Amino acid sequence: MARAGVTIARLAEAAAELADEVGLENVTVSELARRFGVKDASLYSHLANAHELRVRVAVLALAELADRVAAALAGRAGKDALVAFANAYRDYAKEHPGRFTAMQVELDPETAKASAARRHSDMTRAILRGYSLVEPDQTDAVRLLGSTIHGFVSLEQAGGFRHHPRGADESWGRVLDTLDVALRNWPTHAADPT
Amino acid sequence: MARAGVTIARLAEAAAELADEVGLENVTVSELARRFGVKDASLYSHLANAHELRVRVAVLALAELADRVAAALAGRAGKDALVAFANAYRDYAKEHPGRFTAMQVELDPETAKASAARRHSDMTRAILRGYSLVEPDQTDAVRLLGSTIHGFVSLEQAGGFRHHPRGADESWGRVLDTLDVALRNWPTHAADPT
DNA sequence: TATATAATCCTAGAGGTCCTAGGCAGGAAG
DNA sequence: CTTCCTGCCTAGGACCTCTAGGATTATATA
Repeated sequence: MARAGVTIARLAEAAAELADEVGLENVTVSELARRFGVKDASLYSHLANAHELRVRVAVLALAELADRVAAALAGRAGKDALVAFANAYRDYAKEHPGRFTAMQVELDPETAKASAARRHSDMTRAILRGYSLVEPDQTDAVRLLGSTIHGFVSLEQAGGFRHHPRGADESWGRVLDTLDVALRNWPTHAADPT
Repeated sequence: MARAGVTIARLAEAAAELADEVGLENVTVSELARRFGVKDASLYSHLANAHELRVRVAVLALAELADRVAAALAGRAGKDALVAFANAYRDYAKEHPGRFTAMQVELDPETAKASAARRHSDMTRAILRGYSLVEPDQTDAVRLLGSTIHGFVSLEQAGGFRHHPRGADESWGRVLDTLDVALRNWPTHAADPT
């Protein structure tokens, strides 16, 4: 009997595709085994448990997205870079909804460190080079960007913007404009005009 | 045999508590039946399926949070209202992590309409009365606020801000300052300064 | 080449969850 | 008192997770 050639990498890839098709919560070890033409128990020599599957998808997605963002950012600066960054993020979520939801699973410290999470924050910081911000404002700005972009895409994917005439695309453009303005006029000292 | 007194409302409440204790993904019909001293099959006269449980928790959480936000907003305006609103949201997520994740499940249109989702967007709009914005800018601003606040809280809960010296509270304050400034200087026409 | 080692896959099975079908009993309405 | 409805039951099928131990295949070493 020829071997099926199951690898942890191919397993993660297949799990990611399955997640995009049927949603992350329906990604199951059994179904994956079925797709590899193998018994479910066989996969436990590659995996510790079903949860690891989700973690692998998360790590995979983080790395894929980091690559895309890096490509989108190449040769751009300022608002141009900001928009390219944000669109890379949003487009990825639209193409790969399962992978995107996987990215939100909590990673244990070691896995997080080994993941592309650091690349993400580094690239976000790189965008801020177009705006003059020093620590700790830079970190705060990184968090603002991450929060707003992630939040918008999350809410959009959850259907939060669907039942309203105003299109999500228009709002998205406006949100990015606003972020750009906010970064250029960063409140250096506490905002306290009457 | 005395009846257990299971109600859909008590069921939703218990599910919400369970979600906060063990995470939404571990909320199970069987465990809930156990807590009510009843067989799991008995609950299916109250529920259509396990998914309905999560939907019920989401609706419950939406309503609870709307009440809190309404209370927080009473008698406040401008930045004061903005901060109260945002803190109500963040505090709720900290107290009730399971309920908070439940709020992100996709609701079908009818359920969504019957939920407190509308109250949420109305209250967000109310905040904007302190800033002078007209449609469609108002909708865009509502979405900006929702996205940033939701995104920040999501990332914080997922542990995104944990392994960095800068405290999340400080960043949170700065993010709210920035939102306030952004709303006051809303880019009415496309931002295009060289 | 022969053999040891390790990796891949198997069967068997325990235990958990979801959900359907059909039955019984206790309270309410006639 | 009878009838009906409702809340709960038992029984059971289908699926999933994961463990234990055995068999087979590939690889490294003598």
